[in-house]
Amino acid sequence: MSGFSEDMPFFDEPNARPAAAPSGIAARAMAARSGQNGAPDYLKGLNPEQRLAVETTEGPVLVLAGAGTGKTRVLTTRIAHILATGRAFPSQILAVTFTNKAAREMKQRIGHLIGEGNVEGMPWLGTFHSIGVKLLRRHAELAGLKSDFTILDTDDVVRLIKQLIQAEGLDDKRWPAKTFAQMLDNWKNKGLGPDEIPEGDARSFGNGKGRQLYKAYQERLQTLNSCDFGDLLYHPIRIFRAYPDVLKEYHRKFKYILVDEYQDTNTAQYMWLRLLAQRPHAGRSASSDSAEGRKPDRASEPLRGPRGGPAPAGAEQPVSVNICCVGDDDQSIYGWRGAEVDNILRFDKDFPGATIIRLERNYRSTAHILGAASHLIAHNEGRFGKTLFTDRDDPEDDKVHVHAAWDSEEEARAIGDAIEAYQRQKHNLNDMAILVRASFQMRAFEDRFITLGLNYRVIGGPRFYERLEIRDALAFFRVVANSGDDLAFERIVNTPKRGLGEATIRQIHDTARAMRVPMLEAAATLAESDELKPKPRAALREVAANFERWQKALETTPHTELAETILEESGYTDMWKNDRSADSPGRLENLKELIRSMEEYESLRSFLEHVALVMDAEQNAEQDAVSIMTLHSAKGLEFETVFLPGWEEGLFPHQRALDEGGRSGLEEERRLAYVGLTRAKKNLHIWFVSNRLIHGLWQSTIPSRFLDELPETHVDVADGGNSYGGYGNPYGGGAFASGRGGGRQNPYGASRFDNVGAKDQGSFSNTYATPGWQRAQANRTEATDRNWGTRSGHQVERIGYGETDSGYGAGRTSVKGRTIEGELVAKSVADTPSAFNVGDRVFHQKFGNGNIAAIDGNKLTIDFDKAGQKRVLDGFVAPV
DNA sequence: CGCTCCGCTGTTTTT
DNA sequence: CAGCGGAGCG
Repeated sequence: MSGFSEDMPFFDEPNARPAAAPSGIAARAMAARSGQNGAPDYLKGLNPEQRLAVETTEGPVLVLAGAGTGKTRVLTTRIAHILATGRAFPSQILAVTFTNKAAREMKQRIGHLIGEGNVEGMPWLGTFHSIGVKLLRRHAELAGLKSDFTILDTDDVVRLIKQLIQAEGLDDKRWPAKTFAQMLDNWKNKGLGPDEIPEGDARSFGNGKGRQLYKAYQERLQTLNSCDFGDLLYHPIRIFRAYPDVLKEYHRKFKYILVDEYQDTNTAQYMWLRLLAQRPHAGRSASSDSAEGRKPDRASEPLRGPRGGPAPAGAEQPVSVNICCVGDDDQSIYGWRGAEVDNILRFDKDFPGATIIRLERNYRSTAHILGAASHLIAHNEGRFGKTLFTDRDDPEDDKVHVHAAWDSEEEARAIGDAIEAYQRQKHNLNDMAILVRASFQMRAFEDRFITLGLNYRVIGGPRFYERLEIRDALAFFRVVANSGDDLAFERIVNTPKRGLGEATIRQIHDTARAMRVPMLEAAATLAESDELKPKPRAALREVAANFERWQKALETTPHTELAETILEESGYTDMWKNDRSADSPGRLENLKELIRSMEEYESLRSFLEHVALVMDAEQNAEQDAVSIMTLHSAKGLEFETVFLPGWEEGLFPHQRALDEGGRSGLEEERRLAYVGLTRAKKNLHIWFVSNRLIHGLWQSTIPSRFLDELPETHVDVADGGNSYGGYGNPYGGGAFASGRGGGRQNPYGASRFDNVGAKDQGSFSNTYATPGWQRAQANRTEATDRNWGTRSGHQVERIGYGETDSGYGAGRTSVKGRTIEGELVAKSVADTPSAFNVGDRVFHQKFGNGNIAAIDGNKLTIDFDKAGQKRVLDGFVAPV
């Protein structure tokens, strides 16, 4: 496949030193050096720490780069510096990132520094995975593959595993393929082969057949000439270990290694890096080849080879460990998918004598924002500890605002208003973002913004290449490009429907296995035999003929044209044209877009490789729009104005993180909060609500503990307009929630924004000052810590946010019928779980009075006098 | 073989 | 409440 073709010849360059540097770069370097005091232009404007990070080219270097301290700049300048000073050729630099976006940005920025042309010669700048593919294509045969192997996506993997589970005679619903796929992924993330996985893991799946399944899976991949994402790292690691000569070639090759976002590396990536960064002969010691132990093992295993000393006798060319890792332990938010913060914390032990450089001067945010973020993150243990600072000292700068809202609808409304207020002050929507913890929160904002006619953009929604129609289309292309791609073939034999059901497919499958040929070929054979009934036979014959024709056309027809033909002739386009569902026009549009995007690639094959590795399609960032995205996808971005809604216990920190991750789970949530805070340059607004609709039920919530961890000096607690006063009063004049929010007049004047923080209509202007809130804080330590985090609730199916049976109520009427609006009332609900009967008259804080219409466990359906019928948990209503 | 209905399960996401 | 997957029926 391609990706290969554009490769440069491999060991082409001499192991030469600067003098032999290509003239282009040398010339550039000369020019660059022309500044006064001898410093090249590209070094200008760097602060001393940044400059040190750039110029310390030799030996291991860890750059601890706090948020907004110019991390990418350091990385790119460092590469430019290495190139410009002739320390290495572009092809001798290995630069790894996690995302394609980061790789793209790096390429671009290096290009700006040293000229576009020079970057093209950097074939080893890319994601871990793309570099992994490259290595694997070169040495495929050492992993039992051919160099044109296919990369399977998760969808394929799950289907394949399902087949294997069934083949083992296991019940595939008792042992879901998806679960096993995740286990596999975890193992591979740790660099564990079938024989190295923990016994317990192996036993826990499929009646103890975990290991067996793993083996079967790898074998199957091999016969399919395929590999999964994990293999892209895992195979190279194996190859490096088993073939020291191969590894040695790369040692010779890569003079400088750079790693971005080091805090996100998982164990496999760590091993991969270490193998490459270690000195030549140290690659395969007995210990590193055996079943890989846990962290302590590796951590204590010293790097081999004399540091700075003479090369060991016999070693040809000593390769120094010029590895530079850049990262921020405080921004490690991917622990749940295998990232090991430990990797970064352990750096100086892994690479003795490492230079550690801290970048703490922040160029992004105001002092208030920085102060808030630093104070919050200081609550974490086990960090390197950095203190971000800024010279910025503008009394005009706003403090960080904390707002309260009655419920998520009001939260969306208020944020919408705030955005419009900023807009009136000539702020661009592009400079504003709403960062949520969980994607279900986005909906409220979308709804609101649609009614307002406010442009918004959701980042990180369903990916282009993951859509059904795109995957189908790609499956056709894959079979054409590689007739051995059985998984793709299976996906589309019967698409559009041509009466080829499970039975026929099984038969094709069996024939293929028996004949040891791809399914397509087996299908062709079957179609000519009389083993099938006429109908499937005809269908199959057509399919086979189609593919044969398309495969021939592959050599002669331009690939975009061919792609179109395939979709037409297969009937796929017609299938959607005849589909009358609402989304079919969109799907057709997507198919067109797919074809359009193919134009940039030389061939069908190179396009397919791109798709396998780069699952994202460019977003059109043209028009002015507010961004809505998760905190996770916001990492690395910055905005003038940031809104952080949903700071409530259970949502943020997320209950599940707490349940499953314990203390470290909480710390990761806190880092996530830190990431959120540090995205803001000037304006930062945090929100929490008292009531949230979760899984269709209204639940009370209490403010996030993270709010307590913000320093008062940098925070301004505003009422969100009127959350706890004014119109929010459910008893007032019946102005309370009518559900859809319609009919309520906008409580904010045109200058609503001016009112933030101002005294309000005599209610709770400062939520923190509320006696109830303070009491809640006091209680929380016991109540929360004891009750949150366990799922032992008896009556309660789901402990959502807020209280259930855990004896903790927020913002609700007290049991005695006394109401303290907006107050958090500790209570004990442990008594009588559902002491209600149909027909009972009850009171609910949000909806007022009503009658119980139905009872389902602890869920009540209530006909409210004013709010209509709602479903609520019994804990939230009191008898009248 | 394909369609419909029921029931279950609800973070975060890259490659 | 909503989206998905499995079971079961025509």
